[in-house]
Amino acid sequence: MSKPSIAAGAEPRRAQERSPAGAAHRGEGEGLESKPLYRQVRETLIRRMVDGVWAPGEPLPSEIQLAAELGVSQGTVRKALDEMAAENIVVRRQGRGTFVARHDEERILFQFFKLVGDDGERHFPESRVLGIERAKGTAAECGALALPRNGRVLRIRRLRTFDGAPLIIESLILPDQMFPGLADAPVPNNLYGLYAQRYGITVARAREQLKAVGADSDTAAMLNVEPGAPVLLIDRLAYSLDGTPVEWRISFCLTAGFHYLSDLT
Amino acid sequence: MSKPSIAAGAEPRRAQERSPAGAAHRGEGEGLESKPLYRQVRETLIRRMVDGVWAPGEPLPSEIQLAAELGVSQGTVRKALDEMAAENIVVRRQGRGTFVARHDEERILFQFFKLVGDDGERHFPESRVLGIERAKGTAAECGALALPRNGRVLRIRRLRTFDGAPLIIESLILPDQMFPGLADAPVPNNLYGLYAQRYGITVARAREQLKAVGADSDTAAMLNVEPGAPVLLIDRLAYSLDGTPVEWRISFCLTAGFHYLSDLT
DNA sequence: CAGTGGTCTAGACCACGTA
DNA sequence: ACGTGGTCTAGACCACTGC
Repeated sequence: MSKPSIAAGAEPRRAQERSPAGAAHRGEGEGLESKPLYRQVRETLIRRMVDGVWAPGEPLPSEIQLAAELGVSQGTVRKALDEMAAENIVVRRQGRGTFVARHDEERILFQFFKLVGDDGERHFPESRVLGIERAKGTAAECGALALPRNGRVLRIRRLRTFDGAPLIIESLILPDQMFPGLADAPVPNNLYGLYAQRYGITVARAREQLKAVGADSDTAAMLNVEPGAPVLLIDRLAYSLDGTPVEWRISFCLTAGFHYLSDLT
Repeated sequence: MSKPSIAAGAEPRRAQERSPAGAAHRGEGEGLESKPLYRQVRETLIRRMVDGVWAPGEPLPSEIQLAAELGVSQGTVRKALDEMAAENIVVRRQGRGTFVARHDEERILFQFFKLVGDDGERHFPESRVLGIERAKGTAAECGALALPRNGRVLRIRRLRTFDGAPLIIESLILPDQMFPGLADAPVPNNLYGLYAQRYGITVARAREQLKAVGADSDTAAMLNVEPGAPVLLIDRLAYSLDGTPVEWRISFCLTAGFHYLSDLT
């Protein structure tokens, strides 16, 4: 017998009778490759989400069903799902079930949009697309998005306003082949929802780097401030469920009446 | 019998024989006041840390011992400790034990100091205190620190440099009575370590609000830039283990060669 | 070797949501 | 009434640490 594992290739292991003593099947050699069972379960479930087996918003099978299918105990499935809930890739609701997290406006607002009104209110700004182009990526762009040299990218530039006042001017760079046809249809305000619904790509986490810079003349004109006025530069790289970089976003934000909220926990 | 609970007043409940069926002691009425057992355990342990029963860096009793002392199962203690480990209140090390988290430089660097070099290196700047004063707090100060009107505060102003170059100029406001004698001794670079060691106050989390602003003439002079130069304003409120606001800190940071790193997970 | 946390299982009952 | 996740218990074995 080998270390505990879910049968290779994401195939579930049949339950078949197990030795009565809980973990009696464990402990043999198997020199390498042995993550905890609950992590293997987690990765199996994530792989299925990436493969589109369950779409965002849909319920997963119940813990009992998953446990039976994967040949592990309910407790192990539970630990995997609890961890996934902590990562916001799944939502658990007592009495109802476990659901693939959706990129609805509320989630964006709390997980990915950190600009908050000074009164504490969370607002979602309106967006107006200024331009879209497809081109060969620069070295920096291809590097950030893990594309081969000269890989094609999609660039989107848009102005985001709140109550009609300019708030953010931002540039997005995407891997062109990952989002075929995106440039041909209207671009919605909630882009991560579009990535998920139309392309099956789920943004799971992002890394943001912030600087205070002076607005250049272009930026200043778009934001309706004087050149050199202080603006908050946010450089975001967003990653999908499987860790692939999906979007590079550079935003220049006005922070009069708004601030970037960061919880250190 | 009432709902599951640890005997009132943080006193442990003796183990005494329990009905064999695991949860058979649960289920009676008890109209209100019923958090899950593992949260009660968590709060009992936190209260003890606040009371100084275990100092930072010291080991807690083993899960088995805590379970016996509190009259709950090892699994319940484990769930409480796992949650506390996720909150960085406690550090668990296999084979060694569970320890109260310390505010050593490494923890500060990763949990509370988000300014990172553009090369990705995390640096801890040097500090030079410019002034300390005790005074009646302004309305804003007392409000932020949850002090009564006109409560006394301690103000510290310091310049933080990296490799000799000015990086941050910051003002700290503390409740005076919470830190007696702090103004009479040299102020170390790692303040949270001092709060913990000398005053038994553990900073557990903080909330930061960021803006890009133009440096006023004072700030500009201290940071060696021209007035109006863009600087990153960080407004931090730090809370202790029991949720009390402990420190209000306003920092003006240069972000040339450095950036504020925020992980959206 | 003994003691600690880490993983895994099995089974009970509770609380919630839906029908 | 039923099925879901949430809590709690009990007990097994594993992996690591330090004596």
